Amino acid sequence: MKVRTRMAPSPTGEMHVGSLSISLKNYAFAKRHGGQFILRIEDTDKTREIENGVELIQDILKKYGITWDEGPGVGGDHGPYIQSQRLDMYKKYAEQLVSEKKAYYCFCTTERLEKLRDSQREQKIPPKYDSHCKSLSADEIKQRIESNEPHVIRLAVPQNREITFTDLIRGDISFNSSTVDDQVLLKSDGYPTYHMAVVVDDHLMDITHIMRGEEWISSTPKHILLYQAFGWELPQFAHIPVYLNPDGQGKMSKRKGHVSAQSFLDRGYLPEAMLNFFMILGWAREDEIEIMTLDEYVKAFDPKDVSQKSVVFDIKKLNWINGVYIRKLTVEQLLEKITPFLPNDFPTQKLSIILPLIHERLETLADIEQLTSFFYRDISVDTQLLLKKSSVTEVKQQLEATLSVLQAIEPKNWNVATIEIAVRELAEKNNWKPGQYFMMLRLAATGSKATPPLFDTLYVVGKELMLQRLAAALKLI
RNA sequence: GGCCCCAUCGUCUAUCGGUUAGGACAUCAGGUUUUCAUCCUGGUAAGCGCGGUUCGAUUCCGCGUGGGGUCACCA
Repeated sequence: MKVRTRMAPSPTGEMHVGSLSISLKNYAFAKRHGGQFILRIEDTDKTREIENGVELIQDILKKYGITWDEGPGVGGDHGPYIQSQRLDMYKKYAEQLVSEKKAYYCFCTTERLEKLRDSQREQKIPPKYDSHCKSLSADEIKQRIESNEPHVIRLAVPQNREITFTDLIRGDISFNSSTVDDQVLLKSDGYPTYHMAVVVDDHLMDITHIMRGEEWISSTPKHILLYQAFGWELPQFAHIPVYLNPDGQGKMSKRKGHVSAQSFLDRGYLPEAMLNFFMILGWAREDEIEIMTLDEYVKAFDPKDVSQKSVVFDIKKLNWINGVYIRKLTVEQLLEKITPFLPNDFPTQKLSIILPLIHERLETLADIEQLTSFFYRDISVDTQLLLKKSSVTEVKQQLEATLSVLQAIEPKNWNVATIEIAVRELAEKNNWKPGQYFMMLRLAATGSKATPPLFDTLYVVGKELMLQRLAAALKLI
């Protein structure tokens, strides 16, 4: 069978990492079976749509390296791929259901519906439409439509029917149709609802496998009822578990941190690392190897192996993966990727010397600022730490001696090897404990306890500034 | 609250009735290193509770508990 999957986001803002993760799975499954991955834009809510929403979706998918075979920007045989351009189809299908008595016109106002729901809640019964307009006479309907009274089309849901579908991840799931609302199919503004549009489009676009978030499980019976009303063949369903907040409390939400796919790129995560993280979160390969390429993933991914439980979005693991991917980069690649993260005051002429020194220390690209700031910004030295492992007299002596030894190095000989020889000789001659002396020097030179190797660090700071800092430290004690 | 889904170390997972319950991240300890990081070695740490089924249950079934999702003219 020819596999066709799709991602159907709505252009209402930046894409959530959960949506991106689901896109990846749809992409991988289609590719694995030599099928197509389709991108469709669900812009049926005019009130929530944002201006550049469609571009935002395409951009973010491209940034993460997920390509689509049909959809906006690439075309295809099943277009248009933007729902607002398919309005006449939904209308036609909705009216077809009305004529077959499987759907009906409804003139209820928002106020009446709200009142109804309120009273139902008060009585502690589940809020549900009361089918008020289901039994209107043909004459009345005709007359009210002709007088331009706002109306919607609702699905006439049959009572007490068992609806069962097989979820690729969870197996059989059943609902009783009596718990399903007479869903609105066509809104009063002529736009379809999500439920109407997905079913019509997934059918018309020959989608074979619907992989979507777990939050859609409870609307699946609505969709199945629609497929049945039309007499269409059901696609396969796979409901992917949702991501939980890092604290494990509830669906990953804006309130508890960053959720947009873009925000992770902005904070220095590599797209490849993000993708790899999505791969292994809630899914494990047979050999349990966790670092893999997109290609390897495509070869191994099967939705039926996806975890059935919602999973915590574990930032610690993400950080580790990101570090692994950064370390795999060549210095040239790193240089290119890290450029947007350089602080304004970064001495770019020193970048190629500094980069190798911090390469394996980067967890995200954005770490570069705090890992390198002492190279080019004013430092503050903690006197306590300076004197932590030795006496004032000895530290003073060490600083003075180091100062004069470094001073003596010709500017043209200022390089790592010369500095190292000079400083090591000095330490040996005076019998200073390397641990104490080198740490003291590191602190005086950078203000930091953690730096790249000492002599490289001294070299990069530069002779002039180095001498200034040692002299300043001397004054402190 | 109704309906639906789920339940192994802190986190993500392996186990498809019989295992010293394995791995990864995190964490801790040690080694390498002048610090940090990398790298290497080792440790701590788990099958929610109660009933069944079975010679035997983490594994199968039921109930309870806990977590999650969902109840719009939003997707």
